[in-house]
Amino acid sequence: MIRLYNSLTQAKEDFVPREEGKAGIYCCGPTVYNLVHIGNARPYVTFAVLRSWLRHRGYAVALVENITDVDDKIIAKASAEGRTSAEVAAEYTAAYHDDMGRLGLELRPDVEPLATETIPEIVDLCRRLVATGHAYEADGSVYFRVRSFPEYGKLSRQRIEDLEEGARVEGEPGKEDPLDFAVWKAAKPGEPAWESPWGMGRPGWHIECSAMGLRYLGAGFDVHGGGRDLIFPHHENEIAQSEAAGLPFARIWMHNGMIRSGGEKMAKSVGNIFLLREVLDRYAPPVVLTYFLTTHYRSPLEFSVDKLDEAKAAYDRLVEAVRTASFRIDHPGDGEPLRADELHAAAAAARDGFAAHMDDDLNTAAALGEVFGLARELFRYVAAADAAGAAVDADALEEAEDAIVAGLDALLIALPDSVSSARDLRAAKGEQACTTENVALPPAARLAEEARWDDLALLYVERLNCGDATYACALRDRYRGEKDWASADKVRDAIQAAGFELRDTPQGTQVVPRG
RNA sequence: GGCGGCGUAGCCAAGUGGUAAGGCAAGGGUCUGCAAAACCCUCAUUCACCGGUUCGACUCCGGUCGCCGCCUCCA
Repeated sequence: MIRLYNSLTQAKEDFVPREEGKAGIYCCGPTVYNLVHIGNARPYVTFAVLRSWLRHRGYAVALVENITDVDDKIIAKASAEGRTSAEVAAEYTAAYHDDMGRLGLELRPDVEPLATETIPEIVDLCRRLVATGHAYEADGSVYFRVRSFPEYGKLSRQRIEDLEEGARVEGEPGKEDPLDFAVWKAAKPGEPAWESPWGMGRPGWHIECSAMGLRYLGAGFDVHGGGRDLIFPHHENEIAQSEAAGLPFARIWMHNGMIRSGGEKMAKSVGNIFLLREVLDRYAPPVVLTYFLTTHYRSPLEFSVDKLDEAKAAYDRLVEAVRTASFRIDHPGDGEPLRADELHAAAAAARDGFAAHMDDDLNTAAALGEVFGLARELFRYVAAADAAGAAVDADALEEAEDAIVAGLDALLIALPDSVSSARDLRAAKGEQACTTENVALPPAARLAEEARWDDLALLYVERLNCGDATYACALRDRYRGEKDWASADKVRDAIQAAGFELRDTPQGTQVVPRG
């Protein structure tokens, strides 16, 4: 049973979907007036991982993430730059897709609706609110009457009286009450505008999320997500607008913690932001994912180069474990394999532990801990086999490797291409085709078997230039066997120059692409 | 002032009634022709502080201190 922390009840609850076997998630996406920063990526990643996990658990999931492409800030930017609002929105929508896309295409939401394509639904919602007395028109704008909704404040736990005290005076003379908020704004000259029963105007404040959530997921949908900072007023208002109109809104509210920089929330207004694209220029996407997921999504997360570096070291260790497993499965060694009961047991335990932690409010940090624990067992087993001069149990290694990869896969943390393609190759049980100038070459292993060392020596440099280190490895192993260190080192230099790192194992030279 | 959250080793971070996962860093050792990777050992008698409940609390209750978020656009 999956349990999720619901901000509405401030407790973990069993996840009982509205419709059996299905789950609908709405997550607040960006207002496209600027480049996204690393903080914006946290909910994007969090809810993509939630979707991933729900799918692993057999749910058919729809993840909807809006793009707000009409808004005061966009209009202000357009006006400052002498462009149209639509041009600004288009530019930053494209940039948003570019930047988030680099995190991995499998993270993309299933639906990314635009506010400007949801105008009829928005107008409809406003009309319903006016008809039921929950909203009123003033000078072409429509305001939500906060005091008409008795449950107002149920998410943020704010009492209307308390809000009243702290409320800043809004320069909007048509309001009955300072707490009331616009659901529809009358257009000023030059602003983007659509027809409505109240004249030309545009969506106000936060109504687009109500309209899009209800449009794509329907009343009473399962999960609504976003950053903690949106609880008030954004999410509170979404609830009020929707439910006052007679449409039950989201049942479970999930909020991710803020990314901080210098101990403060990362925010454009604070000026301590790091753009996602800057971070991705320096760190690979799976490293950034690891950085996010080694902390529980509800906790605050400090941004720093040190933390990214640590995430890289952590990620590299996991990759190394998979590499080691892959290599040893292909080169198990001779003789009786070392018994692997403990490794089998560890793999099974890690799988169970991983699932249990993920079920428990998406505890990715603890789940990842299970994966690390299994990696350790895997290394330990290989080291024990080497120490005993024994072969390895390829089945056990494969089981452990699969568990690690399955965990990373569920967390959307990708393996480097070189590692996943090695796994694919093994799965296909195929031999790598070796061709030089369209002439098929025998695999290195066969040349070595037939003791054709001159051929290997002749070809290995050329093969390295094609990114194939198998000839070089076979040759170096031969030299090492003869204790011809000078020749062996010469081949090693060539391998390294071709961009590989070497690992010596009892079963010969293992190469891994550098970087 | 109101609402919410947090405080666990040098750093990061799980745990939340049964005696402290995991990662990084550091030191020592093993393996190794060299190198890399890996392994082993060490690294919180203790979970901000003070009381209380309990056979037993990091975990529950009360209080204190410190930090953060929201109350205004904000992921």
